[in-house]
Amino acid sequence: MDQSKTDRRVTRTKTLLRSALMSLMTEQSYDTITVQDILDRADVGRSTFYSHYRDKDELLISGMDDILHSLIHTLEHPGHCDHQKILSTEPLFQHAQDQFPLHKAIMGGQGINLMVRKIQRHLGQHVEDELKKWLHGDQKSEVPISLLGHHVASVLLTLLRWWFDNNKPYTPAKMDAMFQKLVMPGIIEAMSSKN
Amino acid sequence: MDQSKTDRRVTRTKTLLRSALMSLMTEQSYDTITVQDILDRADVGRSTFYSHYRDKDELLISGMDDILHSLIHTLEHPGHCDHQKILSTEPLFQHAQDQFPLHKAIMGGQGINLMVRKIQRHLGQHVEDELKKWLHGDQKSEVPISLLGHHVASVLLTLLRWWFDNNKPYTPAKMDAMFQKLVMPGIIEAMSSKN
DNA sequence: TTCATTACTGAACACCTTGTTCGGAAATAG
DNA sequence: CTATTTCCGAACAAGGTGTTCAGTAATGAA
Repeated sequence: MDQSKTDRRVTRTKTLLRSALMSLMTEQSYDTITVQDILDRADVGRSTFYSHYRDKDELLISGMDDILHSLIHTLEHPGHCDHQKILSTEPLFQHAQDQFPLHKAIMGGQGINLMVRKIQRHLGQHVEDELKKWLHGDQKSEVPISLLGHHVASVLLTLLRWWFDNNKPYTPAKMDAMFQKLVMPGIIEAMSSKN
Repeated sequence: MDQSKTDRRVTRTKTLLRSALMSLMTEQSYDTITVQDILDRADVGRSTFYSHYRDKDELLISGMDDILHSLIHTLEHPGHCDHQKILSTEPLFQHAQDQFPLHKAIMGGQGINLMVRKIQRHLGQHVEDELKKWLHGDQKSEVPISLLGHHVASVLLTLLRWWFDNNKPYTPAKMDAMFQKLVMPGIIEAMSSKN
């Protein structure tokens, strides 16, 4: 059996809760949202909530994992592969544009620290892996690779945040161009200095 | 009269509260500190607290302004002026090392969003002003200057955070060198492209 | 010293949020 | 038809916030 009716009922309840949170997040800052707010909008009982999630953060994380995965997927499978780039960020900006309110809730303004850090970790790890491929054999970078990963991820998120907070004044393509201009020369400099 | 005894009494109370908060912050995350914790450590009455500050955040900000100012001062008056740099960050890393527990409480780990953003704004503005001096007359940068300010400030704070979270594996001088390597090539590239 | 003023105290309070418990209702399984 | 599972929602304890107010202590001014 694929899924029993009971299972589907649980799934539906969880979905209701997740959607309620997402919808609330596009209206107000995450910290100000109370469990009762979520319950009211989802029309779900209090004890039901706590039987599924330990607290608000766990609900957030469970809901965000979808977005995070599709985001990571976007990064790891860019349409065209340009070997001059560690990261093709255009799809990411595009993705962010398509789901503007939610992305802005996570990244812009106050943002959600929990999520930003999680995304930053994933992103940083991904970049780190990419960079290791660039290092041929015994070549050594002067700046530790793990720091480079952090750095690149941080720059990208800074650009994203700035983009949101200034109401997307440039196209995704243009933002990607800026990103490459800002980050690539530094990376090359940092990696090629000590060989 | 410089300051009446009454004034000094008020100042002393405020100082007690600020010190209590600072001391608590080196022990636990800011969010988990309650007003009562501060009151107990400062040995100050509840109503006294609320007659001076609206809430915990206001106390934090009032206390942090000192640190922020000394930080800004460190940046704006570096020992030796190197015109190849927008920012001499070595003194800043030094400053952070001297007051490790407090800086780590603000920047490392969970950090304090409120403070990080405030520092980032100041820093960004400062860099922006510096960069404007670099632009001769009608020269135009392809990447907006305000974004460059954000970017540089963000990179610096990322390095700081990484430094803290990894238990200061390098000297301040070495950290400054990395910062310059990572950020300067990108800045030059971004500013010289369209003239 | 005396008296008014100003600052501090701390208990009591109303209010809100969190997370738990539990008896009963509703849906599903077999 | 009856177990089983899920959901409901009221009630609860615990803990935090910010206010109020009568009383105490320190200061200022005569």
